[in-house]
Amino acid sequence: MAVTIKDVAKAANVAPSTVSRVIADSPRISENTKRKVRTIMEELGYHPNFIARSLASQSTQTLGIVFPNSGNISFQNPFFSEVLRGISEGVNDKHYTLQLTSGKTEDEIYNDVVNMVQGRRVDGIILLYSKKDDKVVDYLRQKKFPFVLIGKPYEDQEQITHVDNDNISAGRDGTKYLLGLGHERIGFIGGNKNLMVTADRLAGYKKALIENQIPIKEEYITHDEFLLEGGQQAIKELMHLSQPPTALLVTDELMALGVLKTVHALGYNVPDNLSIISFNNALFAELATPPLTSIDINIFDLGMEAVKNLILKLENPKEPIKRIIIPHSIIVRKSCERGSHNY
Amino acid sequence: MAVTIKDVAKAANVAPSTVSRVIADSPRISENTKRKVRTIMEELGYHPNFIARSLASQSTQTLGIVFPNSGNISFQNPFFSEVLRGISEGVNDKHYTLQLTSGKTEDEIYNDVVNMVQGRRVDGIILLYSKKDDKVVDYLRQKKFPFVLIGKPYEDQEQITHVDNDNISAGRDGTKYLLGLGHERIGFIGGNKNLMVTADRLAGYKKALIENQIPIKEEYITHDEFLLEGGQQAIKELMHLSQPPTALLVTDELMALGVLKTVHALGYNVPDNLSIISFNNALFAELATPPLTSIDINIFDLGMEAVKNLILKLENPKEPIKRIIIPHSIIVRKSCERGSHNY
DNA sequence: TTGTAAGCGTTATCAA
DNA sequence: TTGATAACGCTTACAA
Repeated sequence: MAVTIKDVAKAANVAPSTVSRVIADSPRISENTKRKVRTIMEELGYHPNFIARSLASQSTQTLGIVFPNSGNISFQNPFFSEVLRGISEGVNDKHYTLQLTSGKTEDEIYNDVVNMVQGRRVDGIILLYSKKDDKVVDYLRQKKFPFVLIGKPYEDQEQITHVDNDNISAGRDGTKYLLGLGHERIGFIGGNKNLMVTADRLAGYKKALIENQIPIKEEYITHDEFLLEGGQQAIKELMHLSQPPTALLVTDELMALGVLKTVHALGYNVPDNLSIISFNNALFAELATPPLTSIDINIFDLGMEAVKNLILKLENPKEPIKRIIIPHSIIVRKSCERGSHNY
Repeated sequence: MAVTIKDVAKAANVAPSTVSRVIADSPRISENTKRKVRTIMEELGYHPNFIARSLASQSTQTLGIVFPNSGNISFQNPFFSEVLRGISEGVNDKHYTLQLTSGKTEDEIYNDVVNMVQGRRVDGIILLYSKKDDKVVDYLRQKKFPFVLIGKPYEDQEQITHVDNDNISAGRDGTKYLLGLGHERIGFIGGNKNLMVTADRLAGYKKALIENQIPIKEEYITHDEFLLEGGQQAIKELMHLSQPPTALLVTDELMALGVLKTVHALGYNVPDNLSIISFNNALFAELATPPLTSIDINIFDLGMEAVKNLILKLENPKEPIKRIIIPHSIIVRKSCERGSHNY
């Protein structure tokens, strides 16, 4: 049906292998035949069949992207659109293609990955998250399949190429910023505990407190995994302590919006009697009321660097393991005020 | 290197074709050999090579997803995460796989599509947008390649299977809601004019006004394509009219957040002296301050139905052209108040 | 019920 | 500089 390399060969009076070489722009073909063949390809409307090419060359020019539970509401987190944007830009430049996992549960995702790898559908994989005890990581390592991870590996960091922020510093910087404003009662509201990013930001938070001789109070530390409804309860408890925090460090923008809503309902005014600083600096940090002071982690670059380094690895298997740290910075907006207020 | 169908065949003492049939669970193979072969597959850790299978069977079990300019900030619009979530769920159930376009410009996207189609990388395509004069649509139709469109086709609607909301009604309903609250000076803030969705919602807005004998004022109609900075200027002009609107219909949630921010800066209080209703009911409609009254268009279902119907078409080429309308509904929150206020 | 063998559309190895 | 031809790993007539 579709015109193949053979049709072109026949029409151009050359062998299929010659046509193949013209496609690859091999230097071993005379300019003359190249021209001739190209003309015919044009005339016949020839377009190479990628599947056939993949089979023959044992490479798909496709990267697999692994999402954490796409069925989950957390998929709505703009973090993913933004990394994907970075990744898109990266692959587009390099003429690679993207394939996604679609699993909802941990097992489905694992299967998606196995299918990608064993089915030889992709040349390499990018993991968009890093968590404790991830079967996917174990599998990939055991298969020695090329992948890069966005985030900090749970273990064996020196053996896994990854692109990450220095989230410990980021957590520390955010906390120090609040301390600098005079706050001493600072609450921490984190996402899923099993995610490395949450753990690191929490570690940074603690570090900053310790450095400033402020005792760490466990009751100031909350994990708001249930974004909307569930989260509210936790915040309420936090703000109903006899000594409630005067400032909050929230590890994720989407959560920060939820927190904002809850504390408003509780009668707080941000930033007048409660300061909030969040992470990621997604588009709507700027659009929130009040606009959120946020730690920009350059999500786009996270994605961009991930592809770059994965492709580097694919093109040169000897490429060393790397750790790429994307810088972060505080974007000051209107959600933080000087402490310490009494109320 | 990897274990192939031949290895399994040899080890099981059968022909490769038999193994192939076992994989396909063909009824023409005895339970006995099936069992035997399956055991061997297990032992050898056999996994079919999808690329080879695709080449032989001329089908990839992969769907191509076409985004509008992923390089653009509008990609950050939660609409896309949410359709993607619906699509993911759909393909996962049916064991299809997803491949994305990564182009930034119209031409790059067009090329992405051509590569998917001519390169035989995908069996069908889902377009996540619908706009005026889209080369991609023309190409797909001319190639008679299976695709479904999310939104309303610019032309020949009876000839293109599409999944859409009744956006004219939706626009009308939103406007009627505001009229019902007593507003008569209602502004329309739409996105890109070339998008069918914008056009339809605008049409609905006009319809509602006409039905209520309210004259349409062109100066009340704005198109805020530049989301953040650019948009502000348009809103300012709108609100600085001698008779500014008392209510706003904003065709997109992300834009609504921007509008909210701008009118706040202008000294308005939503909803006390300005009402806002928006569309899409994305996660943060609920999280905005104030929570936005929004027209829920069931984005998830839009994606889900799109896959369903595309796969139907792939499995049965005679499947008729269809138009699927996903219902919408108004979710009342806190961004609208009774009109008409004077100020 | 199973086997043989010819594709599927490329790439890549050897010769020429 | 080019051409034959054998892979690549599977599916699918057609035979047996």
